[in-house]
Amino acid sequence: MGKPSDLVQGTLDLLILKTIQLEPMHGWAIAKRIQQVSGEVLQVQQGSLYPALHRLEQQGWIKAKWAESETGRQAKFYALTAAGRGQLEKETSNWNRLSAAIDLIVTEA
Amino acid sequence: MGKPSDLVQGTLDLLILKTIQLEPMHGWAIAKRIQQVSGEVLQVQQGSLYPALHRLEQQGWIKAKWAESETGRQAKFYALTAAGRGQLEKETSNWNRLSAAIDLIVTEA
DNA sequence: ATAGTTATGTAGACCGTCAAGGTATCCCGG
DNA sequence: CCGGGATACCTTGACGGTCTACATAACTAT
Repeated sequence: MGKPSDLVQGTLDLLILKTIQLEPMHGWAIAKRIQQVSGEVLQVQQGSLYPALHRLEQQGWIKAKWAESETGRQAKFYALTAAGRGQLEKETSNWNRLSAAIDLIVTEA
Repeated sequence: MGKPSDLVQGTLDLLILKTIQLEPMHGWAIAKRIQQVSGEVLQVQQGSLYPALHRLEQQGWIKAKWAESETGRQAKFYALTAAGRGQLEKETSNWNRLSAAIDLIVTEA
């Protein structure tokens, strides 16, 4: 599938924050959801996912709570904090700014 | 200006290839042009630029030739090779694929 | 003289991603 | 009962691109 690169460097935080914006989710579900919504284009490796989650938690942007998953198992559910909502806004506008700038170059006469 | 990050990781090769698609350019001019066309959003540091140029040359996607710049000085002009044109196409479609996928996540209900 | 611009380059640090491995539980089929 | 696959968590080490900072040189203008 995604041979060249499964992710665009530096966008995983944004993708995670956005994904749990509506409702708290556990890591495994976050990865599945990103893949599904992106039409299987974005592949989130576990070696990228869990470090990112811990990073975000340490920054105070998300907060973890153990609970029962849909399948009846214990799982760590992550929820956006107030600071996380602010961060999501920042990263969203930054992404829009940069991707628009790149598109200016790429879609050129 | 670009406080959080001046570049999106992994897109510099694409930006360079695209920039010299029309006419060969020297490194300094490539950086200036990317910044200008992007509306000063994308900042290309020399510490990113020159390694990238050498990388691309080593891959056989661009070819260097010393010539006189607009200001009358010696400068290394880089031109796209045939392989480079192919690579440009690949990287362009890959960027479109990935950025579209990210936008699917970001611009969500 | 000296400061700024053009133009190239390198060294070292940083940091996010990836490949690969590990643990444990649960369910299903054979 | 046993094995494989899915769910769910995690870590380690390598890799690679970007950034900060530094270094050089020539030309220009004050």
